[in-house]
Amino acid sequence: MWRAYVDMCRYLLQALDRQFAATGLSSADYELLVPLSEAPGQRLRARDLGRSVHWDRSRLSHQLRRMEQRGLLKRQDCPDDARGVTVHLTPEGRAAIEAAAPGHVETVRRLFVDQLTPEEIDALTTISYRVLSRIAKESLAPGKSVYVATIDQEA
Amino acid sequence: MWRAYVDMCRYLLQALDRQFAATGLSSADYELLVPLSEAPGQRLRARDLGRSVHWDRSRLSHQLRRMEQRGLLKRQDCPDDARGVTVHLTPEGRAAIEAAAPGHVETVRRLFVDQLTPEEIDALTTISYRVLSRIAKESLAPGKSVYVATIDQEA
DNA sequence: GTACCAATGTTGACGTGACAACAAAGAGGC
DNA sequence: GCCTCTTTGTTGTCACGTCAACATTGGTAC
Repeated sequence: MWRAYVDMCRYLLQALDRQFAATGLSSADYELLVPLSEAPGQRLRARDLGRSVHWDRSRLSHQLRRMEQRGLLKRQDCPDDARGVTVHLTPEGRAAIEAAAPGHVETVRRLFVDQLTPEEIDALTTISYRVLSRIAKESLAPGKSVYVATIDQEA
Repeated sequence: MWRAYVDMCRYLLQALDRQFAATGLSSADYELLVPLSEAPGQRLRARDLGRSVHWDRSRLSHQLRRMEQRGLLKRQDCPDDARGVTVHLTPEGRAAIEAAAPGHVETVRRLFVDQLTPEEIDALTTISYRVLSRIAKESLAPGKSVYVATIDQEA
């Protein structure tokens, strides 16, 4: 059962990655573009962007650098905090996510959501929150509290 | 719901990776060491090893190289097929998986299985096979038939 | 045997993700 | 002001995974 579940996880994420690749984006790109495109002014502080996707600073910085090189976004100095950086969505970035979003949503539906009954969806939601809060509890000891706040607020 | 599920997937796999890291192994190492340690003579042809974990040749070759450098296994020419390679588990490799396995199983239980009711476990198993076969059906078109055989045999 | 195609592995390039070290700038106590 | 601690981002290094290119060998048709 565990084996089947892990396989399902991996293959599902892999299939989504492949679908993204066909649009010239990756799931990492998409994950950043979504909060950026929803933000007022199409921009966010790197700090806030990182929090909204639960990434650590290093991972975010590397990904921003790669995406900036491809012209999907640009970084500017933050006016009110000299340490900070504001991330701006470029027209290219907006075009990219608008082109990729429908196909992505459709693929998630086709491969996953449409395979489930309403009861199964409810059950999976419940399970997800339960396991997430279990993992969060676990992470209190090593001092890693990245996603604890979010989970508390959702649960 | 989709968001919660994806987060759960990622964080769960991430937590397992962290647990593995504490033992000096990775989940990729473990995935190869399991079939190797169960094989007669503690060795397998690279081809068969790759099939048993559903990896492509490139991924397997890279991982074997890294693991060989760490002394977990060694590669030898295959006697009956000059193209082939047989992968041998070393004593170090056997010691490593025997040291890591109990903690891994325990972590899977603690973070996941123990959080589920028997009904939920049944439901997840059913869902996993259903989604897997859906993804496999999808992969027929692009000619990718890596895991189709396995899924058929399991379902 | 020869010619052609499939199967088996390896390699290099690149994107991704984790970890640790580092620099620069706020925040607070004194 | 000054010292210290925290916050914010960047960078380098490494492991992992995918893709495409490549070399070698087996198998098959002729």
